[in-house]
Amino acid sequence: MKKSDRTRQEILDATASSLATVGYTATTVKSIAESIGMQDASIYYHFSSKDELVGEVLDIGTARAVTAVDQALAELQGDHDPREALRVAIIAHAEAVLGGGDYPRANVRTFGQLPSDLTHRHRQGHRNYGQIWTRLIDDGVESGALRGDLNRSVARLIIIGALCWAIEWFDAGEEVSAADVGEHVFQMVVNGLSADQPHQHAVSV
Amino acid sequence: MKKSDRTRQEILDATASSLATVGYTATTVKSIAESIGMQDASIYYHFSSKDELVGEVLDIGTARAVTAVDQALAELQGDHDPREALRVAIIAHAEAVLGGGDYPRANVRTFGQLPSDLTHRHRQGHRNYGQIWTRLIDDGVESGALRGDLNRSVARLIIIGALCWAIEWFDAGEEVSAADVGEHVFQMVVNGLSADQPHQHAVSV
DNA sequence: GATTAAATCTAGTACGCACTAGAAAAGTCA
DNA sequence: TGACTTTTCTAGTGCGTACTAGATTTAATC
Repeated sequence: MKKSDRTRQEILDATASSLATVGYTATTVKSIAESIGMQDASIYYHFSSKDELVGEVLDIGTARAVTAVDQALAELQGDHDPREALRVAIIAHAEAVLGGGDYPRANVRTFGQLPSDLTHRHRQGHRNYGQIWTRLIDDGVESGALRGDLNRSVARLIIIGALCWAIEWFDAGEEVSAADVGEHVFQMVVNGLSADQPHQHAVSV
Repeated sequence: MKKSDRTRQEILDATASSLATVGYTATTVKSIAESIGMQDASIYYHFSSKDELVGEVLDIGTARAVTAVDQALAELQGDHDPREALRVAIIAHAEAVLGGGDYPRANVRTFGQLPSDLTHRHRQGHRNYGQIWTRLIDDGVESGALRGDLNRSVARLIIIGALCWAIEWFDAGEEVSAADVGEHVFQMVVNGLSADQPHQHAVSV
């Protein structure tokens, strides 16, 4: 009983790592098995198919991203500044996807290269995640902290997009941290790149 | 002589279309051939391999994107406001990648799912494209129009990222146009989402 | 219209992929 | 230890892929 659970977890971890680094297509059942010193056929004792295995990894990934953002927002407690909430959420997302584990990274990395079955399976998960951001933006607009002349849905997708695409260029080894990326996205998207605007506090990176 | 060029073009177009809609892996030589009523083997009379064909499509894609942005900037003529230049470039990119033809779309869509040979082959092209944006941002900061406390490289990648990721959710059929997306990215990234900031003109979408 | 060159097709090869069946090994507990 | 279960391995299947060789058709030229 125990042995099985441990191996299962090992397989999930190896799959997440592979998905996060080389993507869906290059992640083969054989390569997963090799990375943990197994034969590819043995994987099928624990998972009935590659896509079931990948699906489970992606489920874990979205769950972890949601948890990271929710937790960061919960820690705000009394602070009800919608801009600060947005800032905290953006940085939490950046840290989860860029600096965090392989699971959320696998999610973003494989976005757009999954077979349609898997895409459909995760549509609801993405929708739930999107709602967190919808609420944050709605709160901001309705409280007057954020401008209301932009399409909120488009705004939400642009923020998430800027964060998600960062996975393509972010290098954990460089001097810019995941939180730095989040801070930059916040500064740009909320305060704007224009010089001499209110709400701006100098950022040193 | 003429016939060959026409078929060659037809193959390129079909490949661009396929890459833009279903990505690299799902774009098979057979499916390309079928879509133009040929046998897969006939493709090899015109191109020596799938990756050479794909590479050529991607080359055309970057070239068109560069041209689109350059041309839009050239039309500015006397106007030397760096913010306006950034706005024009962002909208041109959005229209090229979202509303434009299959070639630039193929480029963005397949980003991150290409075999490493092709990735390396296009590194220089991407670098050249990035330099357009580097210059735009440098001009803005040095003229004082844009704030200088942010990492310019990160800022550049965030702008491009927000635009590129839009391909994942943008739907040409909806009421939001490609130019609208560009306008939104500009408004957010340059003016900021915060209410009551200077430089902001109401946008109706 | 015959000759030659260009373009496409038919029929295959080799390989990597996800996946399966059944034997072998490793672990569990009396 | 011995009987039983759980887990892994060996050895394979079938399929889709990129790609090739050579015959066949189509187009251009005289």
